[in-house]
Amino acid sequence: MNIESTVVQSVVEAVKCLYGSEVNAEKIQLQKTRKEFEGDFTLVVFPFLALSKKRPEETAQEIGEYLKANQPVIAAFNVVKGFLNLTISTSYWIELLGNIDKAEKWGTVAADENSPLVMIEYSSPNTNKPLHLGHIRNNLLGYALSNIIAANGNRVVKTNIVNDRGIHICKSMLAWQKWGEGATPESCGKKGDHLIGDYYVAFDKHYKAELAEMMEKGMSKEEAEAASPLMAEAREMLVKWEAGDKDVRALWQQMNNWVYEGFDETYKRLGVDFDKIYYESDTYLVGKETVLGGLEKGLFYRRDDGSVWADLTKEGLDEKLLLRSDGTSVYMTQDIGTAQLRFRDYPIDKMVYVVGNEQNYHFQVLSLLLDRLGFSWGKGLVHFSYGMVELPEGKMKSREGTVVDADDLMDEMINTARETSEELGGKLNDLSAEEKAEINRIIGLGALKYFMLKVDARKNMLFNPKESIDFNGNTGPFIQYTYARTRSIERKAVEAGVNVDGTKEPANLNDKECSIIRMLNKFPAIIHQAGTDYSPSGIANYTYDLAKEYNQFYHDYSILREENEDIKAFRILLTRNVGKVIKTAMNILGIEVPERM
RNA sequence: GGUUCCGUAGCUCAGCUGGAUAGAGCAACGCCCUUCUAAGGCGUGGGUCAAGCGUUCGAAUCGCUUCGGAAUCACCA
Repeated sequence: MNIESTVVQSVVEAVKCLYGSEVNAEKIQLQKTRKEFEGDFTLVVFPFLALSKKRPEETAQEIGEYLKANQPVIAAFNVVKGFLNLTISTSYWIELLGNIDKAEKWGTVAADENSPLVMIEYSSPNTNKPLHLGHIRNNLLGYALSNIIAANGNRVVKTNIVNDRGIHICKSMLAWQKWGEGATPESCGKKGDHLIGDYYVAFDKHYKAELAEMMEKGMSKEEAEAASPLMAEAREMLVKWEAGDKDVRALWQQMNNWVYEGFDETYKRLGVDFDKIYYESDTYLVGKETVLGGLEKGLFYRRDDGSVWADLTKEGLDEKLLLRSDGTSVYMTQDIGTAQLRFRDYPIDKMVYVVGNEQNYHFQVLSLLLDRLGFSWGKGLVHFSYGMVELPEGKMKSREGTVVDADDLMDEMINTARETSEELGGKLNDLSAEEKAEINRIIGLGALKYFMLKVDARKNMLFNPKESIDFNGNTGPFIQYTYARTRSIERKAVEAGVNVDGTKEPANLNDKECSIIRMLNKFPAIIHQAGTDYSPSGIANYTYDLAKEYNQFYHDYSILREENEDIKAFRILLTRNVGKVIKTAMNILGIEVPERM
């Protein structure tokens, strides 16, 4: 039982004993005492006034006295207005630190074979262009979220649905055929995804030129678009693809493979991975079958032109197209098909989709449709809806060349880490070039990842390419630095032969020591909260607070130079566990921490 | 127009199911390395929590209204 529940339990007893009433434990507000007051936890007594029929101060005083007399962990209390500040005994905190030190994975809950199975979908790229900053946010959130869900005692399957078919892919293919002159990633030394992206842009360029030419001859924009030979060719290619044309399929296969190789490199570098990858080219037909099955059961209806619809007016939404009049599938159909396949592959208890907030409506509809089709997890599916990454000029637009490329950005961050490290001078001079490069990689990516994850995922966020991402203050490197610092202390302690185990407890703890243990104590609750709120940013902000607190302690007090051996051993133990929690938290976020920096 | 989300310091953001004098970082200015990693620590200045009304002992937080901004409402994905 954790300390908060223990105290709350005692408060319930106190109220019962003093005022003869049962209070619901959930109604009891126990919060962290503000730093300007003495104490660890604060009980808000206003809710008990109706029971005590006394003034707030008196009520607080009475409860405080009862607790001090009957609950050994309460060492002292004081009353300020309607707030009862409670001080926990030093020995409790020291014992807790010992428990944290012994815990294999403090703060996390392990899963077993009976734990709920949660599938999480993230990334979900198109195969016609390389990954950009928006994908980075998606991938980092998805990966962090899957770790958070796992840390809360669930089994997790990470999945990716690749949008590998459709007119946009045909555009790239056509452009490559026309202007590519047989270029391959090898022949031009370019990552496959970037190569394909170039042809997607090329298509758009030629298409625009074609339109302009036709409009000059007096056509309206709409007429020109309808008459465009280039677009007609792309559509024709799509028809051939659907018909299984050998040549088109072979080209498609080859170009997609180039893209996948490029993606894999980016994913690996970002540090994200998947347990199972689905492809829309495999799922769209399943979706069609499933929809037709639903039609037979009367869940959907067919219009005169042959198109199939779901009527969602009873659920407060409108009618939604599921199959076009020509029988082909739409986006929604594909998602239904993917769901069907996933359910065949895994006994999913819960499904989480990490997809941008622009698709809120889509997932509202999908949830209803899956539920109607009989998927047990349909109704409770979670759309983890995150905000867009915006540039100072607004949204990123690939056609205007304002996209921030994922690979470029990672390069840049690592370069900045190296420059910063060189400026700071000499600390890593005894390391090999490879070791230095590894540290710079960890720091550069740490800066990027923390920058993306510390922000509330729901909100749109701003990224200014002109201002580089910070390495000081509330940043990944700050936390990594703090971790490296704890490791340095530990190394030195080992060298000096300090024995941490089996030392006597110090009689008193100073403010910083106390508040650090309090923060370590909070870690399991932080992980739990992050799990229920789907909130990586909660963990990021906690970790920052912990690092900041530790740095203050480090500045104010000596550790290895402390003369009292018991206090020294205790501070080393504290340091070790701060490092441990920082590492656990950062790893959950998908951020590595260096031993030195 | 309907629906959803957002609005907190010059800038980027925390403030969770209502609690004490609203917090960080950046930027600006001033301190602290003969002491365990200065990517650090300390200090100063900076706020009508978009506005109004309501609920409450108590509202940045909950409800309603208004004003700003974003997304979405396709036989696109």
